[in-house]
Amino acid sequence: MFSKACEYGIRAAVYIAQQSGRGVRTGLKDIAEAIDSPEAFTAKILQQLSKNDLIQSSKGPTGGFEMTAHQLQTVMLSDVVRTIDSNLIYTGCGLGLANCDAQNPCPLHHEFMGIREQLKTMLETTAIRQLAESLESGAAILKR
Amino acid sequence: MFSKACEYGIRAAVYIAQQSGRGVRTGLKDIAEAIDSPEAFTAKILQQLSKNDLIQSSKGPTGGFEMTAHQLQTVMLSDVVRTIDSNLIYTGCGLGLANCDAQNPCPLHHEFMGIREQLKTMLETTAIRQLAESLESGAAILKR
DNA sequence: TTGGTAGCGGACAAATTTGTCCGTTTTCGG
DNA sequence: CCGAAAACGGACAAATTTGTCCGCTACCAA
Ligand code: FES
Ligand code: FES
Repeated sequence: MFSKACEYGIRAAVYIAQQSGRGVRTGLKDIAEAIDSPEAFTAKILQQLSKNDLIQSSKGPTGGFEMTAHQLQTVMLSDVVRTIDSNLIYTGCGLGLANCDAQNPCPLHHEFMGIREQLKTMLETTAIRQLAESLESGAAILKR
Repeated sequence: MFSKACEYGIRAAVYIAQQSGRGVRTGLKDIAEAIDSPEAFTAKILQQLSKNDLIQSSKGPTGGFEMTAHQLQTVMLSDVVRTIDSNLIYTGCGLGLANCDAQNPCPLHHEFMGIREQLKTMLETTAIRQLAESLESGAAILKR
């Protein structure tokens, strides 16, 4: 469904959101450990999220990653996915044709559209913060 | 969503089904041209479909690929997807955790399950033949 | 001021997926 | 029977994704 990079990105964002909710700034090492991801690779992904203003980063001792109150309020799952995987998931043709065109559809177009639309809606209406809350409450986990 | 190999596999299967519906056996070159895919790569994929009895192949002059009446009746989209991509699409965790476990879910588990279930149902209830019919009637295309 | 800490950024390496080549085998038509 | 046609199968090559390394830069605290 998503690329490995995107999966790490979502997990990392959720963890950062959880920690930020507690007022805690967290570092790369912590994050990689918490979400069970390769540290250096995760760093690259966090850079992307940071450059797109989905998270905040600071250097130096006591540095690390966090989400501002504003980011916690506004950053949606779709923002993370779009930043890392591009939004091709819901714009491209499911059968790999050059582009998806309802006027000239592939045989699966209609069947796909419904599901894709739902996926899109889900991503666009789910805030990272919501996911972080289910972590905080113990209802969900980020590694096993 | 699907791998390139799987996309080619579906497109090829649909084309073969359409031709078989007309009683025509079609060869690799025709297929690759009809679905706009790399010929040698498509050959590999057709071998997989053939070995799993989703399509029929025959060698020699006048050889090629076709689907039997029985295959036209029974082969579902899910069979093609499972053969090429494995059925991990609807068994794995959307966030990349080692496995999907409702008792110990990732934060996206509930949101995912609904969509994934629908995708699964769609794949399992759509026959390749149905897709071929929409091709035959001109309602859909396989390349652009 | 200075030393250490932590993210940044670019180059590199491994793994996987995608795609190609070519000799072999099977089969058909003449 | 013979030659050509077509799929088969294994080895190879290119591209993309995933993952690592390391020097650089910014920052904080003592
Ligand atoms: S044309 Fe293939 S999904 Fe729309
Ligand atoms: S645990 Fe992640 S999708 Fe079920």
